[in-house]
Amino acid sequence: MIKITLPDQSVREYPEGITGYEIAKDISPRLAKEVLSITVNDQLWDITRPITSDANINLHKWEDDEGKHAFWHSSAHLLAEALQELYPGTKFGIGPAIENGFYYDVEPGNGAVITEADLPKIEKKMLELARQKNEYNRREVPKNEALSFFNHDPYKVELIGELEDGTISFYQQGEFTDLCRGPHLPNTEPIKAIKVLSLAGAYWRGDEKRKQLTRIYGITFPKQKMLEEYLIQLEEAQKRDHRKIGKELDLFTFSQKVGQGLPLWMPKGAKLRERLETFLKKVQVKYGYEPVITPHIGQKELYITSGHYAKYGADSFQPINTPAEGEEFLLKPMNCPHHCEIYKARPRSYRDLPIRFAEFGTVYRYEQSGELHGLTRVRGFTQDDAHIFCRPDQLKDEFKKVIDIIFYIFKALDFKDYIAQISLRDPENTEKYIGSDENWEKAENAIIEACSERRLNTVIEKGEAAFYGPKLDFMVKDALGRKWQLGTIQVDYNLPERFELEYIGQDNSAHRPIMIHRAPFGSMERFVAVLIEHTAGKFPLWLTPEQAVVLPISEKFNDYAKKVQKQLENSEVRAILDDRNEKIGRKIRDNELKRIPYLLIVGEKESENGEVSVRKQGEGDQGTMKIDQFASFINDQVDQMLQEIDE
RNA sequence: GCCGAUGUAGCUCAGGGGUAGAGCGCUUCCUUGGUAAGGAAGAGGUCAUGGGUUCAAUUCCCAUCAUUGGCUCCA
Repeated sequence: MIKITLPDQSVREYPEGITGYEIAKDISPRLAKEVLSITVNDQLWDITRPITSDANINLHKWEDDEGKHAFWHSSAHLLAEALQELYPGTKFGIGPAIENGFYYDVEPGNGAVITEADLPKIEKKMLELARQKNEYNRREVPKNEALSFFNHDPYKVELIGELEDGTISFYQQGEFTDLCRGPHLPNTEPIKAIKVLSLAGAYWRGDEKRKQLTRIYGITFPKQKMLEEYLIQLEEAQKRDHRKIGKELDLFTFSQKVGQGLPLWMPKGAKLRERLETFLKKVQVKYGYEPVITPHIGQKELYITSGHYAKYGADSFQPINTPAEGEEFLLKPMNCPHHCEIYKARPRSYRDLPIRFAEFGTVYRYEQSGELHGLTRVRGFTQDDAHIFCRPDQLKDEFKKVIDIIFYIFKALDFKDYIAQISLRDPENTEKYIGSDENWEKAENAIIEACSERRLNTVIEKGEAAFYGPKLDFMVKDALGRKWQLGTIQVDYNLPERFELEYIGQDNSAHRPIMIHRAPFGSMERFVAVLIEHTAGKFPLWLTPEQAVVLPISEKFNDYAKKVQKQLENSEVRAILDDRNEKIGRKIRDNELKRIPYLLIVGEKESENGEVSVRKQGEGDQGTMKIDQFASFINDQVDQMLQEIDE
């Protein structure tokens, strides 16, 4: 008999060789029906695998990530089996489960090209195979046998080559056998609903120098209804896409003539962005930032000094040549070199530090064409940039203050789901980075300590640092679940070195300051994009380009409506007028769709009493108010919103 | 940059080797109204651009540009 410890620490005795499935059955028949995978002593296993000694176990159902993982991983094998049947000779790369579903990277047999039109066919074949209820059979295989089994598939051979003999396992279901660690479902029966979603090229092992395989994405569910719900949810997410809402609400546009990735802000979008900028400027004044302004171009030499030219010169917009011999300027890809020169403009004392230069600086980067994406990835964008020059003893404190600003902004905009990522350098590949080991270590520790002192939950990613220093990034997901970096704080020992920045210390000798680059929004473009998707275009009252629209019942009341609008404008309420020759129902509908927070209906009654009839977006009629009463109602709400954040 | 898809009116999209369609929007007129679409008429397109095949190309083929789903990259 062996002792099995469940997550609640209760212990049960079972005969040696009992499986997860049998334990589940012993606990409850219902659990047995739902269990998908099991953790045995911190290792994920199949529920059909015999347990031969005392163990801590945890059974996983669909509701658990581990359960879904096994389900989708098994589905990936099913996809592979379908492809093997439909495209004989197909070579298989990797086929993992992902956050939503799974994919398989393949090289279709006989040079076949799989297109979107083939997806339904693949889906049908998968369903057909799933209904056969084939078992997933695990088998451990010696390395030489594994190699000879896959001798026709160079990708599998490469993967096997990296594994240690004795740790290699195969899974076979139906006619398909795959190299795989597992775990898998006992059989294909639970896979009831299947959607093959999309198709993409993906470099083998993520290396752009290697062959590009065909990646097929799919998702499966134990119930048809769950699939339907998922697809509806996907559609809903697409409705929040900032590119779509941006067009609907006239916030921004692009022009082929102006150029790829160069956003054009329309009046309403510009208003929105301006308010965000004003908001941050106010915060920055409180935190001791000083505004600076620098030009959009700089001599090439400036970027040679900063090191950016060596690193990115080839992938940048090419230098601007002027009539004077030998003059070359670059569109600025970064604001920091300019700010360094401001720092250098006069001698600095240790008493002056920290110095914080802030600028909404527009920069230009030649992003690869395939990377451009709405407002989230563009070639010309404005950073809410600032550079803090400080003494080593001030670094951690300054870093913490920047975290506080980011917290403040995220709170103001109700961003709750963010990931704070600390990016360190790749310890195996230190030649990619510039700067001394000692400085790197100091900077990395300062970040880690600052985060822990601010009790920030972080994930640490090695190898994700910028080439000049480690950083803390705040990532937020868009409507389709893609992660984007917004706020960023970066420690830099390198630029002060390259620009020979100094301050005179207490000891009357020169010292090198440390620089912090920081941008709480990241870029205005990207931030607004994510904001649009999070709010579905229903911006908070303090931020929205138009807070109210006045709707006269008929043309007879246009004059009164105009007066209302003017009076509101004078009271600093952003109000517009809809005096189109339309019935009131129509005006209400159109302006609701424009997501204007308050609709003010004015007709005979209102004009006689100096009132407006207030209708709140999405909520309906709120009764009447005097004009100035409504103005203070709006202004009070805005003040309250901004004050609450202050506390 | 790479692989796949897409490009038709301001927007959303249908169509298809023989001179181009819908709905919404826009303009004008009628209507003057009370909380999510009033009615009529009209304007608007080199079917992304450039080549090729064909008696004939918006439609088929090639290239380019742009958009798009991924991959790679991201100071």
